Amino acid sequence: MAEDTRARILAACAAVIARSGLARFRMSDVAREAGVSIGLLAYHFGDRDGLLEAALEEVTASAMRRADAAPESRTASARLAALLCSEFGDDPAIRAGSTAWNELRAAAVFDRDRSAAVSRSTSAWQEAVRELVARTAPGTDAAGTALALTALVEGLSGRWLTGQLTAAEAQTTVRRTLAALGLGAERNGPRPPVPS
Amino acid sequence: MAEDTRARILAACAAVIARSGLARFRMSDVAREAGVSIGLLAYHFGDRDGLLEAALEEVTASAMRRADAAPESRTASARLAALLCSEFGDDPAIRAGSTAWNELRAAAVFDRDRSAAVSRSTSAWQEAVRELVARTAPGTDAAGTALALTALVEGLSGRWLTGQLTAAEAQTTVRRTLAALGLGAERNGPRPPVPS
DNA sequence: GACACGGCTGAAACTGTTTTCAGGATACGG
DNA sequence: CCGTATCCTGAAAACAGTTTCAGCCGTGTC
Repeated sequence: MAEDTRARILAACAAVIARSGLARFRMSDVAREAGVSIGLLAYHFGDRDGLLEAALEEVTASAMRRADAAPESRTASARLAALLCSEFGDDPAIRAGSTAWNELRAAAVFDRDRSAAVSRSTSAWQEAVRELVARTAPGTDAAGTALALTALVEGLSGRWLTGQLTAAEAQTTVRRTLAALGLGAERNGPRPPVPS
Repeated sequence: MAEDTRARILAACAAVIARSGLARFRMSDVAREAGVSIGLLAYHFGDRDGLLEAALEEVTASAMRRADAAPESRTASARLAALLCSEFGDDPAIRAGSTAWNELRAAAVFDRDRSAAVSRSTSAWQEAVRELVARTAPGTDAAGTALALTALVEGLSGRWLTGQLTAAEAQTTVRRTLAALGLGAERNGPRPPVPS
């Protein structure tokens, strides 16, 4: 089935982006990762730009799925902390997803279409955070807080991916900031990573 | 003077990185921007990797100079706000510096040497913030707060550079977060950008 | 004036990578 | 069984970009 092949190719793309970054993105690396020929990439996606565009759409969709996958059956403040902390974790899939998303955000600085896609995904994530903030602390500036919290997580993600912080340190910083803003969860300390 | 030429080439590199990103970095673009030949780039820096390495060192040094340039004659809390907000501004040179720094951070995910350089620069900036936090609110966790504040600024910088926020909105978010953490400056609202 | 040296140019040579395409394999319908 | 369509390969052709280097120019020294 060709759809299955396209999905495998896009997953291979995300893996190559997460491993080497966009600056060293090579069709040959994707073909090897997916176990197909270079010609097949061109057959399905037209050319290198077409492949990259489809791959970055997949990275965006994957980021939105991760944001939606936060656990349900908890207090709003616990869900808020879990949602924010789901960006970090020792699971290689979480790291790969965060790295690919980080690359997409960096590329979005130079490309209006990518910037639009990143903006939509970020707005959806921020809206989810805003709702949880509004439930946790009614009457506060939930939108402003949601902006600050999601930006904080992106900044911490950068520190984690470059090795300046561990995932646990990043999660602790999120929780301490939530506590300092009066949004603290019932218990503190690093949580096990949310599966991706 | 060859030193003058090297400096012009490195400034041209930073400009090309800020305009097009690392993924589209071309020797020919740098030569054009600096008004020299491609051969001269190789004469001074060896090869493309040598040029990039020198350029990214310059980007790092430039980021550290920006952090050192925050104004002196103010209260600690005002200087803290100014230091954090100096990352955003309508001045094209500020934007270029932030973009180049953003590219360096993204590249640092994949390169240990660059990661080490980014880490040193970030630690220096974070230490400057920590000192100001300790003076503004003695007895609080200044190191943790400095980490959160600098990460917030990096996250907001990404939003600003991709067009999701204006510089003024980013600065307002920083000031509101400072206020929410009990580190507020004497007056609120967007400030004029600190010259770079 | 001759020579050495540093700074510099620009295009040929070279390398890396993408695009193209002839052709094979498989499945399906008539 | 044949024709058609789809999926796929892999290497030649094409293209993009870097590296190399012969040679020019200006300056300083003897």
